[in-house]
Amino acid sequence: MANLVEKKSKNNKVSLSQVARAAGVSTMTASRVLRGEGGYSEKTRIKVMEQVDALGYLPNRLATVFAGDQTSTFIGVSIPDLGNEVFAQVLEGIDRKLGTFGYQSVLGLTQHTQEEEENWIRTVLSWQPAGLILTGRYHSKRATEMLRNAGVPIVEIWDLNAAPLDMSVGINHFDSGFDMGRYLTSLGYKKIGYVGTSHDTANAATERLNGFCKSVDGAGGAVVKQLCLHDTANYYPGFYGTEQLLASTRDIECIFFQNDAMAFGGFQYCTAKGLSIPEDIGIAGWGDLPIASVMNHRLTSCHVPHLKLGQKAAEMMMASLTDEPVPTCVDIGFKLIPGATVLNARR
Amino acid sequence: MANLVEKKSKNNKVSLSQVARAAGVSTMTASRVLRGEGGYSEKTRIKVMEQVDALGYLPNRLATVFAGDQTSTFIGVSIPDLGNEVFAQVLEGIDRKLGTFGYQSVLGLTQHTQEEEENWIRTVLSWQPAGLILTGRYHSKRATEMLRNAGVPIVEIWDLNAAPLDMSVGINHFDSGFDMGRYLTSLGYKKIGYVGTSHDTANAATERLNGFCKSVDGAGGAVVKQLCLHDTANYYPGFYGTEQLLASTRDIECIFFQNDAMAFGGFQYCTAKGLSIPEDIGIAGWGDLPIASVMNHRLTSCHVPHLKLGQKAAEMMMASLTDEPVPTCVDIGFKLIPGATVLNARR
DNA sequence: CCCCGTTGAGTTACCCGTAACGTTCGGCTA
DNA sequence: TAGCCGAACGTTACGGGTAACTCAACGGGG
Repeated sequence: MANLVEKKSKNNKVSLSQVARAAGVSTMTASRVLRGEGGYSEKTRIKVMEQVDALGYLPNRLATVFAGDQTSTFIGVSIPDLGNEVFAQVLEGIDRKLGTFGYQSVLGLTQHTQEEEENWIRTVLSWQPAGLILTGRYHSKRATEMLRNAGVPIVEIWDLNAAPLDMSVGINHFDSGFDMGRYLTSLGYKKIGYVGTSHDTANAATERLNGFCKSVDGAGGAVVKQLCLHDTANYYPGFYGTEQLLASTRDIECIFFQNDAMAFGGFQYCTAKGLSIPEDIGIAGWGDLPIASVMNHRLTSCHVPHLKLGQKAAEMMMASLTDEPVPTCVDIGFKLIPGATVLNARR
Repeated sequence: MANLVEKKSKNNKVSLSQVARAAGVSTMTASRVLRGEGGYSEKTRIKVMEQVDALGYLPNRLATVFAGDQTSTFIGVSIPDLGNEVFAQVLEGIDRKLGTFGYQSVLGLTQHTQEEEENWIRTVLSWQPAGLILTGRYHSKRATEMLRNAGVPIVEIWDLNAAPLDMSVGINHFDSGFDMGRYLTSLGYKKIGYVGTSHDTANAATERLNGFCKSVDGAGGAVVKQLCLHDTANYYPGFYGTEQLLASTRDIECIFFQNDAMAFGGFQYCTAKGLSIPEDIGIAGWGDLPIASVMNHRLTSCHVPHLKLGQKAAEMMMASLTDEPVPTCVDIGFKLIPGATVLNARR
């Protein structure tokens, strides 16, 4: 008879009721044993656990979530891209911290587009996540609607967002650009260039540039040329972007880059062309990436605690899930790094 | 009466039956409309869709998977760490490709330990993923057991694995180390150092080192000193590791690093100490990271198609899920990059 | 006007685990 | 020894969605 063979369910997985049957108890008893909530004898526990081992039973958390008011342990995490070391570190901070609480990240790479983000949000919400962590503050209209109706905690990271959907942790990019502009102009720089990449949507880098321009303009300097490449914000675009910038505009005294990777690319271009840094031209980056730690000229940059930002986002999420009080908006802060790739005593 | 208010279920989410009730049809009809499988009139379709929009209904995929023979669209992806750019790129390749098929990565950072991996595997399997992509070929005994019983496709990446649990895509690390050793000795290098990091478990870097030593020894050279730091394989450890290496062993002619980030750190250290590269000392890395593209001396390295590797892993997973024929083992290949940080005409 | 095929829509059962409640039975007390 | 109590375990219903089946209405051909 086919009955003699414990038939696994169609997806070929062992279910609790099979374990129970094999152990000669009811599913409820098996359930109690597995959850260790008491109400069973030691003899029963052993019988059940033997069968768990024998059959290789793995609990089906889908069913658990489905059954009760429990929530899943998924946290949807959207990240623009991982080619940018900065975001890789943020993700690392998030996932590690979530892991310590027994939660998992469901990744979404949005490639800096709201459309991708919207699609991803729709999909990930259909999996009943316990919460969402989103990079950036700008979402499509429909995405915003879904997020409002989602009924799960949401942490928006990266951009400081005083009026978040739910919670927010980030830094004030405008201010960080502003501070850098003020710093460079205070050193005497007047004619400054910018090299970055453009994504069609407004983003943090845009805000930094805005803040930067504002302070430079206000201090009597000028951002004489802004180069926004259609490329990734990485080493090589920094390299050739600098080439383009210097080819079109001769008398630039200092270049502000979208991030450290691009700044390093620019640094290498200048060095290769025989320009001395900082004597001939100043270089400033942003983000304080690990590579800065081994450059022989400390890169002028802006330190952002990437890992900590990710961890904080995860902590806020967990706090919200356990109904602890959570601030709606946290400024994780940045720190300007004077560095040695700009001229300190310029006049 | 409370009935007048469409009460949302306890988790505050709109269910299909609520949509159906609001539209004045049965749940089954609403289900049919949402799946677009036909069997309903245009009038009905409109009624249902109106309520979907009005109530902001989002399908509950958990229930769908739970209900039937369908599988989830989760793919568990384990990655050692994201501080290492190489793995970040692999993950990017995986997630992007999975995304095009409507699948999501559930991330697991194993921190290079089998214990973390085992725990993660247990958890992620309980969520009924459609498949798993694992970095590395070494798993704990219990993990291996679980994986065998999981009944889902598994792709082991990074290490080439001729006898995988299910499928595998990677490169032959031993060979890549061997080739590098052969190349360096062919240039005349005899006394060679190595700087890397050690993780307690055997891993790909270890295999590269083994291959490297074998070919160097076989060619009459010697790996005079192997430094295995207890640190991350990043820029700064490359920097201070080189310092340690050169402090303890004077007459090293060339250093092979675990990866390009460390190699760059070493490069910077040497430059800072006034050593000319490649005249005074040779530098070789591994992985061909983006940073190599802007170095004024092309870094001697070994190119690995990280992104492509990730994509291939995702493709194999998808093929397996759609019952297409899939090779069990794919060698994605590597390519030695001679570069300019070693002396080509050394004698 | 009847029969039958087609179309539209409802009913039922099931997936897996858990909450809530029911049942059994051994042991202790009065 | 009857009565009671609680530990141990069983039964039922439920959650959201879908497959398979059933049923009703309608229109067209004979």
